[in-house]
Amino acid sequence: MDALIRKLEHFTQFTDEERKALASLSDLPVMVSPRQDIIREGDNPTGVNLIVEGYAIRYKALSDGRRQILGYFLAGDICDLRVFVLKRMDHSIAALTPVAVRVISESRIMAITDRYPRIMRALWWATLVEESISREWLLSMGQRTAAERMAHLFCEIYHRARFVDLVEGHKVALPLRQTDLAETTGLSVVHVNRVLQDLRKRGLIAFDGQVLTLLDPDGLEEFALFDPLYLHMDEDKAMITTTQPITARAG
Amino acid sequence: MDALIRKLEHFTQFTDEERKALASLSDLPVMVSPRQDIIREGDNPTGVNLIVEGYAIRYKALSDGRRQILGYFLAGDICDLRVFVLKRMDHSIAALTPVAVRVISESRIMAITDRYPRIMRALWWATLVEESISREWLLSMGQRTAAERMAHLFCEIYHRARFVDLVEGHKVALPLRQTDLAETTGLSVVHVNRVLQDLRKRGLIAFDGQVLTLLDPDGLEEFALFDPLYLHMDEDKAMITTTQPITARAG
DNA sequence: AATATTGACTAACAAATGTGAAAGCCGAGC
DNA sequence: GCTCGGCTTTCACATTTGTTAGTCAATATT
Repeated sequence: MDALIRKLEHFTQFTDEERKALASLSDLPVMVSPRQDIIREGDNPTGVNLIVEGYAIRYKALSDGRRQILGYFLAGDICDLRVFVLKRMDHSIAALTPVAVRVISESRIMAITDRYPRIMRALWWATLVEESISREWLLSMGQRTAAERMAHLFCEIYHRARFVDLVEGHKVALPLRQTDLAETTGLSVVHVNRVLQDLRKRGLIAFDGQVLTLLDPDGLEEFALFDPLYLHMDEDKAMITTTQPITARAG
Repeated sequence: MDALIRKLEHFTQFTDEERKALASLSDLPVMVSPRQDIIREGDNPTGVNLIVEGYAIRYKALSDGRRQILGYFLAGDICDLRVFVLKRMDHSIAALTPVAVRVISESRIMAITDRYPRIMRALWWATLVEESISREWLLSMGQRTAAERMAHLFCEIYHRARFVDLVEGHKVALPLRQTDLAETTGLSVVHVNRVLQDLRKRGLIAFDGQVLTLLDPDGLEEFALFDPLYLHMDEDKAMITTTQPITARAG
């Protein structure tokens, strides 16, 4: 739960009461083993899942089996508030690594967001950031080269992990295989391997299948044409704490 | 406004009063010429735009100019309800063809959705469908071949146009250039040209830059691995009108 | 200890896609 | 009817990426 609060506080400041309400949102965490589905396409889930630990993915498959990863969930991410409107899941969610999730019922969410509008807004914000990320991915897939795309993915994971205190000394735990990276970037495994070697040769990263190290964060971001704006962090807070009137922002 | 109501009624049935409320949402339409931005990245818009006629696009660019189209707006589509939470646009919206838009202020939207929850839900639904579409695009970009991707795009536009009565005899007005298709599919113009010829040779489509004709809709959908489920049409209504109890849907 | 299994990495070749430039087409305006 | 400019189409070639198949090291299984 900590991670959720930490993440949302990049958007807004909570009162102690709100923090307590967030902390009481769900029951005990459930463990999910790697590669296991959490929600499957076609399901009609009755609650949302909060990732407490590990990496989960959103993915979608073609009828002939080709599979595309659509996004990553880290600790503190919530899957699918949207579930309350759409009837059927149009994609699946699965654990990538061992994952701990907490299930939160629809009624629980409703009760708390009704009572604390700020929490409601913060959850909305989180959902919209996720959308923004998927737009950036679309840009990546269409316009970035394979290496830029991979680099960009690493930048994103690194930044998002940092927001929930999962980074230490430019290192993030990232226990995944090259086939996962292939399904993420739309490349073949062989090419993923080539691209990784390229990034290593350039001195930008180290990655051994367990830990990702950004050897040269600035260089990597430049190479990836990474602009963190799309993560919408500290945006609202920045607005509130600014001492400039609106006119100062015109331009 | 008609188109909006027609679209939303694929999700739910409105009362006459609700229909009137929707019809009174906005002021007179404004014309935007082709290729002109409607909202630019970095802006903080104060209302939403309803497309009344023509095609608009959502797009995003890299700092070096490479540009990716992220989605299409047809008549009846609303750009960016999310604007109420996020401060800054992380992408742009532009007219692709001559476009008529109606601007709806935040307060107007709020007033009506507060009063008519069903309208609120319907607008939410439209937003979520848009999201679902961008997930499908991600799948397309990552896993479908160039030709499949193009075919899938045509299927999507065709279906969406049909929902707002823009299709006649397997034909849709689609006045766009091959460079537009290139920016949509992440291909070069030359390759777009090759792919179009391929689809024509297969007898699936005719396209002259003004009108798209599906010569063999079923064949095209099969070729594109198109599954309309992701458009979430008639989903809610289907649920309501079904005479079967929930248990009948299990398994 | 012997034997699978899994995942990373290589290699050689094939297919898909991009590039730059030229040629053709066609409607708008003269 | 001519001309210009914007698109489309073609061409020849370069580059990127995929495929198939193998090796190797580490790890799990028997």
